[in-house]
Amino acid sequence: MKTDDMAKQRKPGMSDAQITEAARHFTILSEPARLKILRALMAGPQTVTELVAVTGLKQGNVSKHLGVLYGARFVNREKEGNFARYSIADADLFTLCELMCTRIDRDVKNLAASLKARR
Amino acid sequence: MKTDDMAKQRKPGMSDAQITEAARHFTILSEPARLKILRALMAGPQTVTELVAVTGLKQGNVSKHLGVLYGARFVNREKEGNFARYSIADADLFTLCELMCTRIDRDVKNLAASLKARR
DNA sequence: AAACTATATCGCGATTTGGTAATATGTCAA
DNA sequence: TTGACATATTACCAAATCGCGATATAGTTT
Repeated sequence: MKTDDMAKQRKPGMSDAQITEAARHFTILSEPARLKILRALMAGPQTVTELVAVTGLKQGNVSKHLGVLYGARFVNREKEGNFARYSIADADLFTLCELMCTRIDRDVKNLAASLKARR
Repeated sequence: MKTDDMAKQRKPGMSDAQITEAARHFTILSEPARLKILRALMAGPQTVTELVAVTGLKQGNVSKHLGVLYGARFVNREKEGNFARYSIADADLFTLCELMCTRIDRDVKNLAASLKARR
């Protein structure tokens, strides 16, 4: 098959399987509680107890959320004696969150501007 | 206040309000059906009927999802007579999805590699 | 006006998931 | 071993939401 033929019938960038996986991962970032945990971890590695103190969430809750985050490799787990120290797994998380936040900020500004122009 | 003092007690990058909003927006990207619609739109603007044909979803369903996407300004709406033509609102969507997909691919490779090394 | 088409919305059943309390597992220290 | 502590797991309830069918709204055509 020639390259321009490929360009014409070029398949969508994501397969159905990739879409399913992407959706699953976005789901994990769709919980305020988990984002709060991630925000705390962005200041550096933390134990569960520390995260409970910082976030105000209950222990079982934090543990469950960390399990979810760990299952998707968003965080690393490091057992130290009696404790478990969690940390952000990769820098993509920062990028994802920053991108989403700047998007939101931009929309807010656009909305405010259009409201102002409408009078 | 000096800059290094600011570094020490530097506040988390996202406020609670920003976290809530970010979570809400991630939620919108957490549905396979919505991602399928977005994937279709990445090939160019489409009417609801066209999206129904491409995605295989029911009309009411597509309309509802488009409403959600439009509410978060992920897509634009353009009424043309009897039709409504939707389009991707900004390029950040591509970046977000690509970033997530490359993250997933990388994890899969890492997992495969560690499995291989473990025998 | 009536019929047709495209899109949006409503109500419902079913599934999923977060928070909580209680409990289990595992580790260290005396 | 026993007790104390950190973490993980379980069972349960409540809230959110997806898909579906039916219907409502709005624009176009005859």
